[in-house]
Amino acid sequence: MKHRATINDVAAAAGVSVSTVSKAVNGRYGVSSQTVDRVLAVVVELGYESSLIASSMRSRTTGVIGVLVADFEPFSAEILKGVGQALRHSRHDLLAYSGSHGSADGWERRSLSRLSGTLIDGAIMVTPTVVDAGTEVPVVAIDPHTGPADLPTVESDSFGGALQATRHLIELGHTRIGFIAGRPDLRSSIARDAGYRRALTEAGLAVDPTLVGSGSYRADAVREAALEMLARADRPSAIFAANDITAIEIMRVGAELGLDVPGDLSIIGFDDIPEGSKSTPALSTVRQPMQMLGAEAARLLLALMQGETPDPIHLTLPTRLVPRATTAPPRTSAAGIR
Amino acid sequence: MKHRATINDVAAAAGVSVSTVSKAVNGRYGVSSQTVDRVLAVVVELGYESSLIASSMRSRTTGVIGVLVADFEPFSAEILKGVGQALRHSRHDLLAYSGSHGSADGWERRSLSRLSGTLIDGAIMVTPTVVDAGTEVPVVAIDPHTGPADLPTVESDSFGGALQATRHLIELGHTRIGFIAGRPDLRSSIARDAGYRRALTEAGLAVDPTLVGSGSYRADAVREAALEMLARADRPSAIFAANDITAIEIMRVGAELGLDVPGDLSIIGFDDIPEGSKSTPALSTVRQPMQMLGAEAARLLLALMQGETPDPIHLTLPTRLVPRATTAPPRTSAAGIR
DNA sequence: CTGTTAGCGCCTTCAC
DNA sequence: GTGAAGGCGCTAACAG
Repeated sequence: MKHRATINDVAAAAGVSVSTVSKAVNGRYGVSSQTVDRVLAVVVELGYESSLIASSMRSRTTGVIGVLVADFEPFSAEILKGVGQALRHSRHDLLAYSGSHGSADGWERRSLSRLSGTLIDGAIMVTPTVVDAGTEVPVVAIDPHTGPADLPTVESDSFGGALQATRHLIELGHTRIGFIAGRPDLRSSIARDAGYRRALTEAGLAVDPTLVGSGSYRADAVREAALEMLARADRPSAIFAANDITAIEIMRVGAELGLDVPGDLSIIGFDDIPEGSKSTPALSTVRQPMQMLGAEAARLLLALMQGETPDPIHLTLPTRLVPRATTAPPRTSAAGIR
Repeated sequence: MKHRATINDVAAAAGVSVSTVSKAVNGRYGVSSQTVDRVLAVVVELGYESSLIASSMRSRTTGVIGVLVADFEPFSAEILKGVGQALRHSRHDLLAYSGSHGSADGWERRSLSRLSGTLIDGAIMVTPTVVDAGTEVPVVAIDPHTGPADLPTVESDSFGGALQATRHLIELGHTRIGFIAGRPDLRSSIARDAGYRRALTEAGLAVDPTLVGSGSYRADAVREAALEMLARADRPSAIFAANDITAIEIMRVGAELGLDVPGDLSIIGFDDIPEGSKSTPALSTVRQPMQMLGAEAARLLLALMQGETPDPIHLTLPTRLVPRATTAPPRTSAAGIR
């Protein structure tokens, strides 16, 4: 493990001062071209690269955009692809950071604090909950929390998507339709809940509170809620899950209970993550344009960073029903309605 | 944009010196518990978080693991998921960095130099080409370049996979089988080329050099090679592409040329990225366990960082044929052979 | 044109 | 138990 060359090493080897090296490397004026040449030759020879950290401490601008996530799971990975695509030709480096491991929640503020003001010039936060606007750098939130929408946001039409999903089940003939909710602090989760209820209501179906479980997008909570719901004699014949991860976990629980999907139980998710289309049977879902969420967030952020104030500061992208193999008419068609 | 609280703000507000704050925050000995309490109260009140950057400059260890990629495309995104999974319970933060935008190539060394020794305690590099071992932090390479295998690597069985892919085409009855190669500097690309040739040879088919194009995993190069190959009168009836991105681009070219896939042209890729199974028709491919590559790399790196010297320092993971809808027997079965 | 002098925010001796 | 001083690698004023 050899020590990497610092600006001091270069300066010493080239026989100049560190500030001269700094100027030469960064193409500042006020250095003779022959000095520049000599310095750059040494730079190549020593394999010197300026430390991102050290320079960011002084210069207040780094050309790096940060994407802050709780975790690298399928949803945030798709977002990341979209951001990467949008930034590919923008001479900005991209830094994705996941620092959830500290405290249970509040990762957003923590990560942002630790990186902002120094390392990154702007940030995109994925499913953040507690973020007070008024940080040092511009921030755009994707699929944000409930509460005052102080900062620019990009999300998809969760209400409309939930409506489509639930209507799809109703049209198949289901009347006992369960819902396993997501993180109650996310605006999108609440909208999906609302869409579910609206669809039932408009079809003249009552909302049975015992058919609504809370999953919080966490496997253990989902499992518990699903078990409770499916072990009952009057179990639902279909479940709408607040996202695909949740849906896949429910499929697992259903299998353990010996239920046939979609024969005994229809399941529909939300997101359309890659993992869903590869499950067996392939998961029916509502597609939200995740990569586009990322790309739009990047565009917004770029504008913000250039001091512009983009006009629509809250973007909502459309969702689309993607029926696959986990939804079907209920087997014992006591359906009746419609 | 309010300025975030620094250690100085905390010190001033608590009426102590910065060094006391540092000790209190980091749980060092030599501070009275009541002072600690007071300091921590101020920390909470001000929402102070130590700057990752500043502390990393002094402390030489940050608890952050870096994943260095050229770009956030499907392959590296899958890797990232795997790394994230492996690190989920390891109290390490994860930082993914893409800094390709500077110079054409050599991003690996540049990114590593800029981050290592300060920001990250260890690095996983995805498809790196030029990396001299002997950096400041432990490094593991995924799908590495050709040349001396100085550093620990994780890759999948490209030769075997290519063999399976090409045999699959041969078994379907194809005899004119093209190949569009990947980045010639990657060991995996060369192995796929070799597997292709071996499969042809063992089936008694000659390798026609005009049926081998170079794509370098770049859309424009792939397009050019595919156009040239497919515009000919004696065009191949099947093409094996060195990865799925390449295969998808070939599908596009085929469509433009009015070729029916798989009727006029069978195509098989390599990787099994999510995008492949969603194409129309669904892409036949060879699956490599991308998430597992990431997870294994993380495990290796963790061991390295703890000073251990893991025994198998080069891992090769198995691949598996996934025939889907883009491969079929040739229409005008002039096949004959076998 | 080039070198010197200050820090950026933090952590670590080393005195008090 | 606490504070002052020094320095990590770099850049941005200033001098020379």
